[in-house]
Amino acid sequence: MELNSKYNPAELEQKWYSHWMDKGYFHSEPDEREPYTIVIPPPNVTGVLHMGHMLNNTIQDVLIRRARMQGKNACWVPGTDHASIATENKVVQKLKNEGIEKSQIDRDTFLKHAWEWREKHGNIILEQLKKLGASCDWERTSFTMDDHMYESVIQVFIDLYNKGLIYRGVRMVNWDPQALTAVSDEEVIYKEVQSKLYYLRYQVVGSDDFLTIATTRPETILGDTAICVHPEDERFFSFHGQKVLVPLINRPIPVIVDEYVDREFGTGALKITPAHDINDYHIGLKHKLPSIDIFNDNGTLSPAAALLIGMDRFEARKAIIPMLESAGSCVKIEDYTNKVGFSERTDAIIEPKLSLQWFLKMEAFAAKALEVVENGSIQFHPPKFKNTYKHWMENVKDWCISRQLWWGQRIPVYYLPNQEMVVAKNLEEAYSKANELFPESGFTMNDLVQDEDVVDTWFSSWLWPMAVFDGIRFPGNADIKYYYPTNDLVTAPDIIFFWVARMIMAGNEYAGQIPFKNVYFTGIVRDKIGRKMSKTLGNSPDPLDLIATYGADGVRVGMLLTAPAGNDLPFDESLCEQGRNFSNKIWNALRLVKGWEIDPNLHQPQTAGIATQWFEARFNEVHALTEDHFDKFRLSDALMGTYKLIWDDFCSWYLEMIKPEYGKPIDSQTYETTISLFGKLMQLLHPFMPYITEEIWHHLYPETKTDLIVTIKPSTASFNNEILHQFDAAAEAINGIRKVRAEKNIPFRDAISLKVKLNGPKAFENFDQIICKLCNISEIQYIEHSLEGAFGFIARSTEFFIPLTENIDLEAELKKLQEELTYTKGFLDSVLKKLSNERFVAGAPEKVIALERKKQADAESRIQVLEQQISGLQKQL
RNA sequence: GGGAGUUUAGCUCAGCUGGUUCAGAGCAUCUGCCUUACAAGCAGAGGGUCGGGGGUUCGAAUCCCUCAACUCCCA
Repeated sequence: MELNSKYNPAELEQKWYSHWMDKGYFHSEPDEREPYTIVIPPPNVTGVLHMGHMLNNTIQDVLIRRARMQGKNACWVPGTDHASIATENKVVQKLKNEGIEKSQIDRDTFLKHAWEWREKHGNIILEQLKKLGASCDWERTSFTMDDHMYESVIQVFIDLYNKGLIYRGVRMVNWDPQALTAVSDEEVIYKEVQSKLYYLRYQVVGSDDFLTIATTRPETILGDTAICVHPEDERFFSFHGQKVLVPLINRPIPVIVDEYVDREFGTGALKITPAHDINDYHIGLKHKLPSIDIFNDNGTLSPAAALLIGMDRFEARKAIIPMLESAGSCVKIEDYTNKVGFSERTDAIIEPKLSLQWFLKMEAFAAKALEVVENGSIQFHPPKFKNTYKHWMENVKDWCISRQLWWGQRIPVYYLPNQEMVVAKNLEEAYSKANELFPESGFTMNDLVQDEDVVDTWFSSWLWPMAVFDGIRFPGNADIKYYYPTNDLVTAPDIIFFWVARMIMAGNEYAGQIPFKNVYFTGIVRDKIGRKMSKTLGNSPDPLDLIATYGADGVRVGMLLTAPAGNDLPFDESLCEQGRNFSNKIWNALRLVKGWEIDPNLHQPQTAGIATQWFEARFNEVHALTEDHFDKFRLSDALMGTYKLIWDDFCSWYLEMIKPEYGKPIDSQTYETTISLFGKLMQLLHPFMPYITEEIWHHLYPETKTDLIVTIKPSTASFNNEILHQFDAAAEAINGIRKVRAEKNIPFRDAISLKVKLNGPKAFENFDQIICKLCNISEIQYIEHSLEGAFGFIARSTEFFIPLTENIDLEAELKKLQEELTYTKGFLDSVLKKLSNERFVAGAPEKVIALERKKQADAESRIQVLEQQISGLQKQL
């Protein structure tokens, strides 16, 4: 069999993914095994795969593949969310390009276009996930606008409404007067603009005094309902409790006091226009002020303004100044720079506007959702996010669930001609309900008008872990009973409240249970200079290009290696390169092993016997550590442990120990053991690097019909600690010898001899032959007296000598030894100082004191050896 | 303005409830090697007053106070 010296991932990845799919390994049905469930954080249908998805889904795939290999029934449910705002934008944009304005078509026509768009683009991202190797149960793919989802959402809305938890209220929205719609906070872009600050004076009622305020929007005085000053501002004490007149229209409004006012800004007096400023709105609520909305939806002044009716808001600003000036109300005008919100879509200046919205009461939900996190039923990884969560939940605000859009689940509220409303899942039910409530009214179906708005996208995704198993419509069905609560959720910390908390709330309410046991918060993927990767900045590499260059395995390793939970990940392509290099390393280890000829008549050499004993112990040691890392969700540490086990321990040490001489065959016992160890390593590595491990598995076991992905990985086992210590001592000797070789430029092919003075028990027991093999030592001799005229080093208290014909720089050797002696003496001093401190001996635990005594003994014997060598060298000088 | 978090080697991070020769890992850097698995490699080496200051303690990267810088979330 010819194996290329470079690992080539592209074809193999395609081959294995198709194979796994054909075999149906990703699909799960309830059975008698323990379930292990993850639901994907549904990516936005408008999106394409970005680095954040790569990280997030790599982690989920690692978890799910590991669970599968632990013999659990692993189920990873994929899907997408309908992202009402983003998708509606896309569709509006697409229609515009085709010359169609949204305002010219009706709701149903628009939705038809939206569905078409979704059919065409909505699954791109899921297809991309397959390239990454994601082992999702594709037969269970869900979409938040699927019929069962839609019905679940409506059912939940109605239920919460009937429980009195949903109400209608007024809220300030970001109104785009050009698009005639509200836009979300995320769609408002704040820009600095050059504007003016107008100082206007208001006459005090029944007095010749004036109160002067500063504003950037003089036209809004027509909607003023108060003037506010700081309660401790002495300048305004005399105005407390007075009324002032709004200029031009002479409406009397009160002077109120509130600590909100910034005394340094403007004149220290603030005009309050509750209908047109979010802060004013809250002050208005607090002081029970009326709101006067002076604008029409298109940004022109409404009759409520009393003046300039029908004029555009910016024309009105120009027009009102001369009026104020001639009335003597304008004191001065200053240049001023401030931040103004613009609509991302139309670039129109956003007008804060009061509107009627639907809200969900959060207080009771939040209390329960906080409890399950506080009492540890749900664990956050890393736990620091508990603080953030707690803060949120203790300061929760009611959830505004309505959106002025068409793409989404339409609010199931029907308005009646008599100003009443009914809530029902469809028009027919609403109609019969209306007639039940108002039997004499004689309404027809046409009299009922459904609310125009849809619910927030989060109002469907908060049901996700239940709804993907249809647990809202059919509680207690076989799937929901088996898979719910799910095990682990992997998501980003910025949606801890929007999504994580709300799923916990919904779970409590509709399943009576938490939705998941662990939440793993990933970091945010950033570029090298710390910016968040985003499409607009164009600083994100295309993940598919990365996969093409480094292989999916390489990219997965790259993502994971430096991404501890909750930490930002400054992405660097060299990380993927490291992953690719690792693939190649493993590949070449396979080439080595598969290149050996096996001779069944050979006996196992002593070196190989020791090597396998050692590696088995080492394997179990690292395996236990790795499992511990997994339990703590420290995936990067688990990967690094496995990486070093393979690269350092297996390739650099073990294979070098057992490697037969070039061209010579290997004994079958060592070969079989090596294949088996290699296979176990592939099992441990599979969750991280699924493709190459599967490929290698089949090279190791060419006859097997079992695929690695569905094997049960080895369980942790106890291990021989003694041999690990022996290896450490041997490795110290080997490193020392290699160092001498490197320093003296002795090529490896030149054999050298080694003499050892033990000065105590031999720590590296049966490793003599291994030392010889790895350092090309012709023979090891044990000696009683230090050897003169040889290079040497001391490991622990054992002395090693390498006799060489080359002249030795005695001065240099002496200097080295003396430096070491000084260091060791200093160290001994610090230990003795501790031990002679009565309070230390009295206060420190037994174990710590014992350790200090051991340090003392070790240092003393080492000092003795050093002193002997030094005096020996001095004699030679 | 309110809240949370971070600061340890050139970079990215470990370091659990103070106590192993505790100052670590990976990458990067430097030196020497194309040694027939692998130059996507092998073998070595250097590098940090643990953000500053103060305190508690026999003992502090670890606990407390304070200052500074940065990041995120909310308003």
